Formats: sequence, C-alpha cells, structure tokens
Amino acid sequence: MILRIDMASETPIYVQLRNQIVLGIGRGELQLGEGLPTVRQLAQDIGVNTMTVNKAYTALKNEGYIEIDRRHGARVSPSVRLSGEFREKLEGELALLIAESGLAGMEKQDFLSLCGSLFDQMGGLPTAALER
Amino acid sequence: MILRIDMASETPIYVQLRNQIVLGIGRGELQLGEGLPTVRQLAQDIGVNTMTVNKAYTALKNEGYIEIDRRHGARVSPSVRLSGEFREKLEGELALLIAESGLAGMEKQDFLSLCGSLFDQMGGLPTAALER
DNA sequence: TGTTTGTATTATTATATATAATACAAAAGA
DNA sequence: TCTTTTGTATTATATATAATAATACAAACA
Repeated sequence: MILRIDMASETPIYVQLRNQIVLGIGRGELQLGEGLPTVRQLAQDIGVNTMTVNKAYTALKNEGYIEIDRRHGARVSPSVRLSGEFREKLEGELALLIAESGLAGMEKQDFLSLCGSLFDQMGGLPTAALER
Repeated sequence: MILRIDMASETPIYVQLRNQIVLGIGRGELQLGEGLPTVRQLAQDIGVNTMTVNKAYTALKNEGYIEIDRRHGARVSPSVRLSGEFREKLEGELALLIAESGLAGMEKQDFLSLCGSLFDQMGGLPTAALER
C-alpha cells in the first residue's frame, strides 16, 4: 500500500498516516487481519520519527481499526466497531461539507452521485456485498 | 444567529467560528448580503479576543464567503464562488468519511439518505429552488 | 540467549493558538 | 472639522501541540 505524506501540509503527519490507513482498509488495499509495517520500518520508509508512527498506530488502536500485539506487531482489526459518538461526528462534518458544496454551486444530485461513486470504490467494506 | 463555541474542543476557536458562519449561510440563517457583527462586538459576545474573530473573518474573506469593507464592516458575500481546488478538498474529505462510515457498519443507502436530508436542510443555497 | 516488538521517558525545537494592550488609516456621521 | 467606528497591524507573552532525538524497557519469540 502506498502512503502519501505531505510534509508541507498543515495536517499533522500522524493524522495523515491515520487517515491514509483508514482509507486503505476501507478500499480493501489492507485486508482485514493483515499485518501493518513495524513502527520502526514505517518510520524509516517515510523518514519520520518512530514516535510519530506510534502516535498514529495508538490512535488507530483506540478507534478500533487495528489491534496491537507485542508478538506480531500491528494488524488490521478483523472486526469493525460501532461507536455511538461516531454518528454525531459524521453528521457535523457532513453538514459542513454540504453547506460548502452547495454554496460552491454544487447541486444535490451531483453531490449524491459523488458520494455513491466514492462508496462504490470502497472494496473492503463488510457491507459491500449487500449493496442494492 | 446562534454561535456555539466549545472552549474545550481541540478545534481552534477561529475555525469553529468560521465553520459556524459557513453553516449559517448554507442554512439561510444568514442572508446573502446581510451584515455580520463587528469583530469587537462578536469578540465581546462570546468572550474571546478581537484578533481571534478577525482571524475567522479573514479566512472567510479569503474563501469568498464574506466581503469586508471598512465602511460597513463584514457582510455575507452576495454571490458564491467556484474554487477549483475545492473539488479536490471535498473528494478527499468525503472519501475519508465514507471509509469510516462503511467500516462502522453504515450502509450505502443510509449514508446517501443522510446526505440528502442534510442537503434539504440547507435553505440558503442558491440551487435550492432547482432541487428535483 | 539474542532479537524484534510496541512502548515509555526525557529533553529539545518549532509552530500554532490565543490573549493583551495599543495603535493606525479609512470612512461615516454629527 | 471632530468624533466615532470600522478592520487591521504590531508587539509581547503564555500555552499547547507536533515532531525529533536518544535511549531504555518488558514481552514474546526463534
């Protein structure tokens, strides 16, 4: 899996790492149960400190995306989580994106089409087979 | 318009202000061309520094949401903008939200319904009348 | 017994955020 | 003209976050 880190971005490196890995799981580029690189390996590959990678891994672990075992390192969690607070976060961020999109001249149907298209690109989702 | 600022949030106050105002414009709570409070007034109302409010206003101005005139203060921009870079930002943030939603067990149709519902709540959008 | 794993610790640097206290130019209105 | 109000600029300070560096440690393996 290819990790794209923008050192000039205002988004912290560990957040970029966390986001890229969530995207990788969602797209199916990272299989459920698959092992992730060690913190030292990944830190060396992208040229950052080990603690920066560790911070991303710790965030992913706390959110339930990965499991960390001192024996095998980090691996994608074989199951998914259903956080109650996630719904509120989702609605808040979606409302802002939709307000911005509408004010930028985007039509409702175009927005929904884009969402549907992006959803279809997620090959690693457990509900992908149930899509109607 | 009611501004909800969470002083304990990790999101900077000026970003919260910026987001709330964008949402207000999108929902129609702030009419196009309507005047915003002065930086001193708003700063006093919510109990923050004037430069914090100024930072939010400057961001909104640079994004094209508001216009600032030393005579009348800040007012909602009567027209909308079509930034080319916005599309990339939108797709990136949407892809991440969709990956998280799918991994949380949310189905595609539920996500699209939520988006449609949020879109309908935006009463201030110039395309609202064209909705099919 | 070494090696590798995630993790903890301590220190340092840089940047972002927010506040405080002023100050200034431009425009409006009395 | 004078005063007020506007956004904005400046300088300083305090705090928090982010990232790095250099180690160190316990747990689990081969």
